[in-house]
Amino acid sequence: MTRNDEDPVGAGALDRVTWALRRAELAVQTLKEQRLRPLGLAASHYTLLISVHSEPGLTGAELARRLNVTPQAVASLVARLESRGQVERREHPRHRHVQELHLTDAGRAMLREADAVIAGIELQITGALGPKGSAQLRDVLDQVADVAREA
Amino acid sequence: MTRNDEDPVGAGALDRVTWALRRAELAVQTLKEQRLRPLGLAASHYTLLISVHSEPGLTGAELARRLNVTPQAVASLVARLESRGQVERREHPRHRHVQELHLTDAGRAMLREADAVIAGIELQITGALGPKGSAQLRDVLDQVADVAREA
DNA sequence: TCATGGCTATCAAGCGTTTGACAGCTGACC
DNA sequence: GGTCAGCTGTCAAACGCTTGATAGCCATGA
Repeated sequence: MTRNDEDPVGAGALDRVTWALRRAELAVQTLKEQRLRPLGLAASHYTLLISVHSEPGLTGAELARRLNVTPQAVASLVARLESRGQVERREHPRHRHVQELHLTDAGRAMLREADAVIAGIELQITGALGPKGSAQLRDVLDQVADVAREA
Repeated sequence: MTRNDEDPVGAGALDRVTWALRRAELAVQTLKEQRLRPLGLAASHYTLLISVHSEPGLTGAELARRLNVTPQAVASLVARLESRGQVERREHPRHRHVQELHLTDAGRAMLREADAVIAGIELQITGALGPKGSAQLRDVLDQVADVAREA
């Protein structure tokens, strides 16, 4: 009674790839949030820290594009992390009122801890999938992202 | 300069499976939102409609657990869809102040349209991956979700 | 030289969600 | 029969993000 074969609506909707994708991402994100909480860090904070770490000197607007959020959202996160002394805003050499983002020593230390947590989660997943399966999954996911983006 | 091989923090962080998962899910979700907008429907609305369709008589609290959100969020969505006449709240036979959720005819019609859109997106992805690759991806994603959930 | 376009950051308002707390009802255990 | 745990739904407040609009600065071209 939970399935109506005469009605094409939702036929196999729960078996769709996009549905499985949503469930997996949600579960992983929830796990990250749980494990990061003891450090006093939200997943979005970690994302910002590692983004700034991998591309120092990023501006707020550019970072917003990387993370697919609005500049205001980034500004809000930066303000919080700055008040904790984990991120600092420096003046851009050319554009005066543009601010480059950099990690402080405290920020790097925090990132080190947080990244260990995330790496642990990654290890759990890759451990279950095997190195070959993991690499394959990564490639397929990138393919999915490309298809969705240019569709 | 964007990569510091001496510092283990974030080594290959951008190549992680969980990162690729996030990117893919974000791209797909964004695409859904774009394609659903012309119908005047948000992705969360569609999710609620198809959930109620596949399991009629669901209560708000139970639906909240299915979707990994709070009961208030569900109540908010239901209130909106109810005001549009797409969902109705019936009294539970046993528990009087518990409400079962059901789709109206208008709701089913809307779902039919929306589901065609989603099915189209699914087809684009499975088309790029092939039937075998799609099924395989689905299985691996479910495996990832399981690992993350019971970790 | 000056004007225009494009980028930056920021303010204000609105929406949706979560968190915390509450009251009502049912079912099971004592 | 009475009590307590567990569920339901709802209210109030706080948080985070988006949308819309504004101001400042640099670069290109007339």
